[in-house]
Amino acid sequence: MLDIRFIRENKDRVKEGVIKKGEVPSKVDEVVHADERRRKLVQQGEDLKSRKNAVSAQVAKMKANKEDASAIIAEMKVVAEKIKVIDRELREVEETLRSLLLQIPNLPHPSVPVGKGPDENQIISTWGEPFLIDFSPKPHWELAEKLNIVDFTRGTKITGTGYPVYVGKGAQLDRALVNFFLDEATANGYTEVFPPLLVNATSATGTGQLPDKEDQMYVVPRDDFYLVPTAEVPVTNFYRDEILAERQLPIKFSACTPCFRREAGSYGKDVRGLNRVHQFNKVELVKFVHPDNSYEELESLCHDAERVLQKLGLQYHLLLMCSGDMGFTQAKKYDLEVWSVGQQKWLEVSSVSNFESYQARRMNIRFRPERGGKPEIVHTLNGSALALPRVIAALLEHYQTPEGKVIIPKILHEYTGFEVIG
RNA sequence: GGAGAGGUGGCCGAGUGGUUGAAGGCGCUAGUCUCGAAAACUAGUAUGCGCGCAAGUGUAUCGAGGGUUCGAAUCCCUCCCUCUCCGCCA
Repeated sequence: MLDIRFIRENKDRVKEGVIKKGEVPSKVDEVVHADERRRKLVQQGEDLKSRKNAVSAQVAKMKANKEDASAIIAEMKVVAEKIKVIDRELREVEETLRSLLLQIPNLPHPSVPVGKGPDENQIISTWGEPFLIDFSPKPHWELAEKLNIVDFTRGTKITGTGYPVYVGKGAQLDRALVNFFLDEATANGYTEVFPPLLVNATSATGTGQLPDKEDQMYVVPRDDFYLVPTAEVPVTNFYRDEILAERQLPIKFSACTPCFRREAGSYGKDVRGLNRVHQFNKVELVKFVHPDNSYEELESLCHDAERVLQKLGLQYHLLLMCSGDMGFTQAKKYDLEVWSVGQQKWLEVSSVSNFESYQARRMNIRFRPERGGKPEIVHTLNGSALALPRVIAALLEHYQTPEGKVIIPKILHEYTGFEVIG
């Protein structure tokens, strides 16, 4: 969420940003109004409390001197009642204010193109050699089925649609890629963590999944937990309610977890094969950084994600998301899309974002400036490096042979232990 | 899951209704001393919110939320968490 003082002092700028995000600006006025009411109540309540405290001290003194204090005690009874009423009202206003603040999106960074939808995203760069073999490449689901490395049918039997079973070299390939990605992250200075796969509501709210994307998460109602839709949630919450030392920054974490997504509302061609599944492995990179250089950290995070695609030799392009297509909590976001030669389309395999202080303020993650002074909110960033199923899809398609085999790229040999599938 | 104990500042730990935001110790920071360091001594050392240009000031916070009271770290209720023993278990 945004800083209430910032909103108070930059109402028009905030509204402008909200509009760019494609959200309704009227909430901003509601926030400002609720904030005014809150401050008035705080003032009233504290004036009364101040008096109460002074008189209570007086009562203590009088009792110590064995004087009669019943008169002022009676008077304070009324004051105490007033305080209770004001506090109750204040609590209501604060609740309203918080819920309104949660409904104000993060503002887009000035470098973000203004736009409404995917068509207005900018292609920043394209990398890689096109597929140059003289036969028509098959989509990954045909290859996978024929090679017997992903069993979609049995996955549906075991759980439901969108839960493929990786089998044999398919399972080994997934594991090899995970290890490769994690090793790359470690080499780039990230500390590997393995977090819980279920989180509580506070954590889910901290990163912005709640209340915004509740429908996308699997819920465990009996224990009031949520299955993680991405490692971002547990990993970013690692430092919730903590004050870090400035010299600790930047802190860089990597984590591989299964990601559970209900994908409510998805249908049709998009969900074919490994394009969109309910459970998948993903290596996520998370950074806690100094506000002064979060945009440099965003670029380097993006390069960290790109590098693994390059090492795999897969064709991809880098998109800068426009204001209307980047999501509620981000200030700036890049997507990496890999080319699926069997489907002749781009598949999103990574999304790299700077949240500035938006998540960190919700989570109350701060650092103590070396020079002294008040703790400041850190900036948080994250990016996938990478999401497995679509990488596997693109890889199978890109490295297929006319006979329907798949040649494993060299860099993975030490991880897979085999060089060809089929 | 059953029985019991307990949750106080960065850490340890005192405190069972009245100048207790909180003794004492450790740690940390600065100063004195020293060629330098250690030791010793001195001082400082939480966070949020409101008001204020600021200095500052008011208020809140002793796991969380309610309640009793003129007044709560201290009493009552609910919840959460930790520890010990038993049970179950990868």
